[in-house]
Amino acid sequence: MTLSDPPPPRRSLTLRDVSEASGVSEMTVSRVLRGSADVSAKTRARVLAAAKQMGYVPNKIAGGLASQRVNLVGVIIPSLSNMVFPEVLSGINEVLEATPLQAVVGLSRYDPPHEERVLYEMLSWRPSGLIVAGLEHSEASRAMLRAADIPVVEIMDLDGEPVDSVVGISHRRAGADMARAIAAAGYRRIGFLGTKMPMDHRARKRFEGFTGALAREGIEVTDHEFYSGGSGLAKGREMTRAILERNPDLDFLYYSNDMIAAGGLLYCLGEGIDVPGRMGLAGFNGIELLDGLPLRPATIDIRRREIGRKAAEIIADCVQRGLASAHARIALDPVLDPGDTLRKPPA
Amino acid sequence: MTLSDPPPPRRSLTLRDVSEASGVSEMTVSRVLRGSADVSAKTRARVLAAAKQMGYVPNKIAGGLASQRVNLVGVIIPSLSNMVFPEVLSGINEVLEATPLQAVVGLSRYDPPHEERVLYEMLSWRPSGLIVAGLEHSEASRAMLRAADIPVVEIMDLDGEPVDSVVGISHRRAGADMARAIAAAGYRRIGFLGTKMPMDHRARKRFEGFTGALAREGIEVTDHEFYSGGSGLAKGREMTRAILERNPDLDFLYYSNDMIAAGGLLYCLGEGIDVPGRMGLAGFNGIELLDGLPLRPATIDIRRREIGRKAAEIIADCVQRGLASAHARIALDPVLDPGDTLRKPPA
DNA sequence: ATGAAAGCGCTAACAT
DNA sequence: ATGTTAGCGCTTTCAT
Repeated sequence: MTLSDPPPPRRSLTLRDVSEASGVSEMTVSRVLRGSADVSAKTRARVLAAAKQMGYVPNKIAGGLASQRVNLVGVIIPSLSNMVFPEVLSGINEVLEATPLQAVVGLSRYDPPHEERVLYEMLSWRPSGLIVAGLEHSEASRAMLRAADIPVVEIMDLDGEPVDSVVGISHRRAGADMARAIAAAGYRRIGFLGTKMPMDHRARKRFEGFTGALAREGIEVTDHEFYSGGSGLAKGREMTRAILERNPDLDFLYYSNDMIAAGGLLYCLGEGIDVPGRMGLAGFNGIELLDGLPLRPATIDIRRREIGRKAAEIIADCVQRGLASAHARIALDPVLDPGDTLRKPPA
Repeated sequence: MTLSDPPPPRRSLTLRDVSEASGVSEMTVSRVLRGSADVSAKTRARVLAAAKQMGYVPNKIAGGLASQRVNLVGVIIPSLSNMVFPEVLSGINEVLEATPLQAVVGLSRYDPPHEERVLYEMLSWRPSGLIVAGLEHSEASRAMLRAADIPVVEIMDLDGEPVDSVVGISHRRAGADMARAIAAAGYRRIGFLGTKMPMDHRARKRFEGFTGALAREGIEVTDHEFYSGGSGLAKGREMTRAILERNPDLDFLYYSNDMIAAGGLLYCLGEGIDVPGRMGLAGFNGIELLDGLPLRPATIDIRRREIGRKAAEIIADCVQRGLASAHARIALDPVLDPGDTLRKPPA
C-alpha cells in the first residue's frame, strides 16, 4: 500500500454486495427486491434491511437486459411549448403511475426527419410501448413502428391510416363543426388566422374541414393571416390588426389556437369593436388557463387529458396481456363551446 | 413442420444478425455502428448497408450494461403545468442535443416523498447526471444524490445548501427587489396573492424577501389571499375580487405568478380601476406568452431557459471530462421589468 | 424456500 | 484494420 494508490473506480452497489452483507444468495435477494412471494418473512426482512442500510439501488439496465423487458413507454410529441402537449402528458402519467410503466418523452419538433431520429433513439431502449402524436410520419418511421413489435398508439388525430392503434378527434370534423356554428350564427365575412400549415397537419385538416363546410353554406374564407414561431397574446394581436387593416369588413375571425384568439379578442375589445355583435371570434383547443378573459372565446375542446389517458390505457393493457398490438380506434368527440364570442345578438 | 407450429417469439435483431448478414465480425459491426475511425471505408459501407436493409436498431440496454455508461440525464421538476418548467426543459434540450446525452424527465409534484420515489427510479437507470429543481429534499433523497457519484445540478433557487452544483436566482432577493421597486414607486397598502406556500419553497422565499424588504421601508403587507390548485386567469380574477372586497383601499397587488397577475389585471380593468395610478400590480416569472395584455404587468424574469442551458452545460462538461461533480454555483440575476403597472403617474 | 448455472446483447481489453 | 475473449449485473431456468 503506497501513499498514492489511485482511488478505485467507484462502482455502484450490486446485488452481490447485498447478498454478501445479508448472507443470502443473490437469487434470493433478487426475489425479495422484486417482491416475489416465495421468500420467508425472515429472509425478506434481513435482505430489505441490508439493502436499505447500504443504499442499494437496483440496476434496471442489467435487469432489463436479463429479463428482456423494459418498463418504459416512449412518448413522441412535437413540442412542449404548445400547452396541449404537457396536458396530454399529464393524462398519460396519471394512468401509468398505477402501473410499473414509466413514460419517456421525445420531441419531434413538427419535423419528420427529426422525428425519425428521435424514434430510433427511443426504440434503442426497447420500450414496452410507444405513443406518438399524429398520423403523418416518414416511411422509415412507419417501418420502424411496424417492425418494433410493440403496441403503438398514434394520438391527437383520427384522419388517416394508423400503424396500430389511434386515439383522438377528427380535426376535419372539428373544423367543419366550427364552420357550421359560425354560419348558423349568421357571420358571413370570415378571416382565418393560424400557423403556416405545411408543418402542422392537424391545423391543415381543420382548415380543410372548415373551408369545406363553409363552401357547403356558400361561404368562402375572405382572407388569411399565417404565422410561424411561438403563439402568444402578442402574436394574436398583431395578426388581428394586420388582417383587419386589409379587410375592415370582416365579421368573424377564426384562429388556429386559443392563445392567439385571446390576443385577438383583447385587440378587438381595445379597439372598441363590439364582440360578438360586430365581430365574432373562435379559437381551438379549449385551454382552461384562459377562462377569465373579459369574454370567453368560442373554442373546441380536443380532450387532451383524455387522449393521454386512453392511449396509456391501451399500452398498459397490451403490456399486461403480453400483446404486441391492440388495433384499437378510439374516436373522441370534439366539444364545441360557443363561449361569448359566437352569437350575434338578436337584431 | 406441422400446420400449428407456434410462431417463434419474435426477438429483435442483434449485432450478431448484422454480423452474419454482412460477413463481418460482431466487434467490427459494433465499431461501425458507433462511428469508430479504425474501420475501412469498404467494411463500413457493407455493414451500414446490411444494418439499414434489415432495420437493425442497436440495443442501448445491452450497450449500457457492457460499457457501464448510460447517456441519460435525469431531470426532476415539480410539474409540467406551470409553464416555467417546460421552458427550463427546452433550455436543457437545446444543450443536450449537441451531445450524446438525452434528458429523461420525472415529476416530483412538489411532494418530497414522491420526489424520493422518482429519484430512486431515475437512479436505477444509472444516468450520467441529474438535474433537480429546488434545494429542499428529503434526507433520503439527499443521501441518494450524494451517493450516486454523478454530477448533480440543483436548479431554480440559490438560497440553501446544494448537494453539488446549483444554477438559479435568489428568490429572496427577487422578492426584495420587487418590494423596493413597489415602495419606491410610492405604493403603500399592499396585498399579496399567491400559492399556499408549504408546498412551494421558492414562493415562500420570495415572500420572505418581499416582506423583509418592505419592513425596512416601514411597510407591512396589508392582506393576503392564498390558493391551491392550478393557476389561470380565472383564479387571478377571483382572488383579486376577494381581496379587494375585504380591503378596498389596497393600492398594490403582488401576485406569485404572471398568470394570476394577468387575471387580476383584467379584473381591475374590467372594474374600471385606474392601473397603475389607483392600483399597481406585479407578477413573477416573466412569461412572454402574456405580452399582449392591455397593459404589461410588472414582473421578474427568472431566466428559465438560461437556467436549463447552464445546468445542462455543467452536466455535459462533467460527463465529457469524466468528473463526478462540478461544485459550480451559477447565480443569475433576476431581472425586474416594471412593465406598465408599477409606476404612479406624476401627481 | 433457496441456490447454481447460463446467458441477455453488447463493449473493453487485448490479441493479431 | 479486424478478431477473440471475457464479462457488465441482473433474471431465467432448473435443481434441491
